[in-house]
Amino acid sequence: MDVVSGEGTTRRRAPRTDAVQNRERLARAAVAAIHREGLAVPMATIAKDAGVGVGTVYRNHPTRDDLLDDLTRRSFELMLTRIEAATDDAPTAVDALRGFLTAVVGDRDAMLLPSTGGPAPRGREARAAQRELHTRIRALLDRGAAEGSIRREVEVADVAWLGATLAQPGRPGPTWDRVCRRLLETYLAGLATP
Amino acid sequence: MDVVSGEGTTRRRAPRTDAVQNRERLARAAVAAIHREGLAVPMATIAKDAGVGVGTVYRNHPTRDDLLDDLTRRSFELMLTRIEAATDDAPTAVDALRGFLTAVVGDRDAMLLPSTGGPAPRGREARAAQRELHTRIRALLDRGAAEGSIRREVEVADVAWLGATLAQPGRPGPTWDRVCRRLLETYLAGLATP
DNA sequence: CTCTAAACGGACGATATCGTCCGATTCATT
DNA sequence: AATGAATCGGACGATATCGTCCGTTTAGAG
Repeated sequence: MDVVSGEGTTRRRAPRTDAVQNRERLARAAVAAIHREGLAVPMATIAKDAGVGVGTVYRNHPTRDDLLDDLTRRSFELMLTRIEAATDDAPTAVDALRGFLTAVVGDRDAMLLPSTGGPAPRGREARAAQRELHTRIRALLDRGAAEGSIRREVEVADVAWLGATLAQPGRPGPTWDRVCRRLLETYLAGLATP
Repeated sequence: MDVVSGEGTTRRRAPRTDAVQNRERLARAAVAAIHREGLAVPMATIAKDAGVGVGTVYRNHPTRDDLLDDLTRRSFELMLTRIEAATDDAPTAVDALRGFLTAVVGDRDAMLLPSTGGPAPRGREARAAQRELHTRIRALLDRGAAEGSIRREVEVADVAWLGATLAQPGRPGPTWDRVCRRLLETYLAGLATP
């Protein structure tokens, strides 16, 4: 029996909740496995880690690229929520930038980003999320330029690259965290208009 | 017939020149192939690109890890020559740092560094080269601190990470070069003592 | 509770990569 | 030019991974 969705389109059925859960677990397990064993980690490993069969992996993601693209999309969408939160409660653009980048660093184990060695986003949705994120960053930079706290020549690509790079899964441990913080602070200090 | 080497040790024979050439070509081809297809690129591909047989690859590097470690060692040694050159003819420590990092970025296609996704150096020689490089960087930072041009809290790991990260094989093209330059200049600007 | 479409999972044949082994080749020496 | 040790290269058996296929299980509508 047909089920009418909110947007007025018609579907055979609502998505099964266990299927949704499996997709979530799959995504989480895939990111962890890739960080642990590299991009070429066997699908079987991902499946086992997620507690599903390989069949389920291939049903949801016909191709490895499809899976990777989905992980990238999720990562962009996560960063989107972070930049929104950081922008909301920050007195200056530089503070917002600091909050955003710090949050992203904290999320690094949950994300797969292009600079991690992951592929550039291909799918439409992944690209859309990336564009949206870039728009937000641009707004932040414009605000900083208006305030006079960020040099005008700074571009979106700079921040995007820095964020993606700082968020590399990298070595764990407190040393790295300190390096990360110092690098970020130094960069932010250099951002000021001379 | 024995051949007496310059250091006074005795060897059966001088190394064959074609073997030396093959090792060089192998290293170059391996770096290029890895940047193109990832760390898991088949040995056969590397061999073909280098114009040798797989047998030659395995004879020189019994293990994939052994090959990767060799590439890492070569990269560190290249950076070593760069930092020496940059240190020699630079009026200030910051200028030397700029020269060094700029050179490293220019060499990115010829290097395989840990942050590229490559493994941390394991072999004795690779580690030694890395330590030597760190010593040089420390000297540079000390000089900067003495001059008053670099904050004292900056550490070797910061510069090492920045260099290795900027030198990622990344996207080609002028846009990236500009991003790279701006990031570096912004960081260097932030380095100044406040 | 019944029923059905959707989802599951893992065995399996096809394919790709590994790393060894050895006959052929080539360089350095005399 | 002759010699022989070092080097070469790629065929080959072993192993690992891929991606499909289908019998079984399960969520959810009625």
